[in-house]
Amino acid sequence: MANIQEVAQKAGVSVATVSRVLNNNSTVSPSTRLKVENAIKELNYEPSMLGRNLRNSESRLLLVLIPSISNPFYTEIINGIQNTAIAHHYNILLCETNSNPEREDIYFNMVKNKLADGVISMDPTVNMQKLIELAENHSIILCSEYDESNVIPYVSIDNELAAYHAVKHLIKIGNEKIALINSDEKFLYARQRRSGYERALAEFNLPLRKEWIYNTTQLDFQDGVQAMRMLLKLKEKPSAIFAVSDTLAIGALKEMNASGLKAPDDIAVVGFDNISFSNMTNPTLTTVAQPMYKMGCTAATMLINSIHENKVESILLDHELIIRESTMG
Amino acid sequence: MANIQEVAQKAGVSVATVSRVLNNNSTVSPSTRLKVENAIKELNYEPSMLGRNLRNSESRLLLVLIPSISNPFYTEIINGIQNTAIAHHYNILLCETNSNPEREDIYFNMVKNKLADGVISMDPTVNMQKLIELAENHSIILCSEYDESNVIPYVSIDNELAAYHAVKHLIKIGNEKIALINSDEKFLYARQRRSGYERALAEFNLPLRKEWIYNTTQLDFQDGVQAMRMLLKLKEKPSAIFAVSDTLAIGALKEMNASGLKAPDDIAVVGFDNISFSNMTNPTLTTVAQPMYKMGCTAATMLINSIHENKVESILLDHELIIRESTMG
DNA sequence: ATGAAAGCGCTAACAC
DNA sequence: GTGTTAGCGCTTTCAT
Repeated sequence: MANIQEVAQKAGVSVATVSRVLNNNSTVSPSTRLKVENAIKELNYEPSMLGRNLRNSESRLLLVLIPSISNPFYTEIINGIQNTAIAHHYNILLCETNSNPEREDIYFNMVKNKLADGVISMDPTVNMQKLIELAENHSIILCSEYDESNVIPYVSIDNELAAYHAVKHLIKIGNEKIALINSDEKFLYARQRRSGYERALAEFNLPLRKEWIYNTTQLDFQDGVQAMRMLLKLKEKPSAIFAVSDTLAIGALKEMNASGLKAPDDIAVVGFDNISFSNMTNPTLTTVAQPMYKMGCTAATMLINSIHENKVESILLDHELIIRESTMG
Repeated sequence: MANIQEVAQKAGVSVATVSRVLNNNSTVSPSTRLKVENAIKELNYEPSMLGRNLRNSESRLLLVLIPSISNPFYTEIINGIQNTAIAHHYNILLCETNSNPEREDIYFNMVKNKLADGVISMDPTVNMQKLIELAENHSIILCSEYDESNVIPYVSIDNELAAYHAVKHLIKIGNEKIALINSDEKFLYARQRRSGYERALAEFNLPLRKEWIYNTTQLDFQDGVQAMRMLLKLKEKPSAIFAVSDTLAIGALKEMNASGLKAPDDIAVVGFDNISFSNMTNPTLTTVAQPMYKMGCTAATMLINSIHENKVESILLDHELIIRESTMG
């Protein structure tokens, strides 16, 4: 592989001029430009990002932290991040933590080591303490899950309101016994969604029963299956279920099916996230859609702004309730 | 951020010694090592990968090309690649081409620009011509989809045999009218799976009927819905379906459901890939499992070997037929 | 409009 | 066991 020296030599100019042509910023005479361009072609020259990055003291890589790539919730967000990044000549390093702190350390080091110019964290299990520390010297944006202290800028939705809307919908179609399949309430979004659930119940003077709230450890299908299994064992069964993720809701539907129960006749079900599979279940799943693509774009834009030393403000985007068969009599 | 110079100064040694401590390769006296380590801690020093990478003329980044991150088929493969990469101190750049040639060019340039040390391509739509050209000067491994010329090393499964097994299973449980929902046959795997389908039919003297072969353009759920819709319009309907991907099979199940048909009683269905959803459908889906995680690990190992200038040989891994409700009377 | 030269942070060959 | 130094490939300031 040829380097800039050889191109300069072949073109009969200095390396500075070649660099100018490459970055077409400064004024280079048309004839000189032509000579250089020809030399580049002849030598099949490609500028090395290694040299350029060292010189510019940047990697043009954005680190994206997700707990697990297999959670379809993240795919559209990542699309948004990726497209925005590329439009600004950045690329993304997709990093799965698997909620493993060691992995996290490796990734944090990549930022300290200048291998990444900034971080978008979507990992609810992230060590917020360490992240805030990192944020002192580096650009970081939180996406979806955030920290209430607002030390680190975030983009998210109003989880409390979204949950309130979902539960209100279940009430409006005639349900009074509404269960909540929530994830671990160490997560902010889980606490917020529970709070929205409680507000809706309170508003309609419906009972809030402990045994109708089930907390899962993970968000896998199997956790939804397990949750529903427990709920169906209760003496007084709920007539509707609000699950805080589609994966949980789909698992719940699966278990209902196994027990010969139909949604919505026996139990109505609402999920959260509008993953693509939620439209393929039987019945199709009513769910709360987050503007995932837009969320990704916004997070990336915020991060790039932050890297370029601009101030960025946290943003809450709008959600939307998508009504499908699982709540349509 | 401190650099290696400042550490050397603070520790009262040369930069070379600091470098030796960092890479703990050469012999450094314990006392000197201690001085350096203390200086590193005091200054909160982190070595810059930018300098190291330029010096070593490597990026320690592996480029992974996939058509779309939203296809769950790739998630486990990526896991395998990622884990293997990290174990060898590499990281991966996950690149979605969306089957967009422009995107592809950007990514190919990243390799030419030394921003990535090698490529694992899982994109069936990749421009093989360009890829082979790139392979002249760079390390490239094909994963899943490959090129028969064997110019570029690959890891895959025996698609013809896998399809043969799937169709033979349908025949064994009593089906004689077996349809194929295939993807575009410009893809090698599609041609190979069709060939396995035909071999099984031929072996049992079953008719090969053109109208029972439907080719989709994509692999989305919706394509499976569409395919099934067409097959159900036929005068002579098939009694079983082999779909070359789970996403297609799930779409087909969905359409059957909409038409009041049950699997396997009305029509038996076999998919391909064993994505996690395939166990959540109703009925659960019989499918051909590829060793996805292992495939990813193998691809990454091959690529890293290739980067280190070792010879690598193409590999075919074993598949497995997973029988579930959609073919169990 | 162009060139000479410094330097980004690191590693390794060579000298002692 | 440790230091000196060249150089990886590039950009940019300062001359001219």
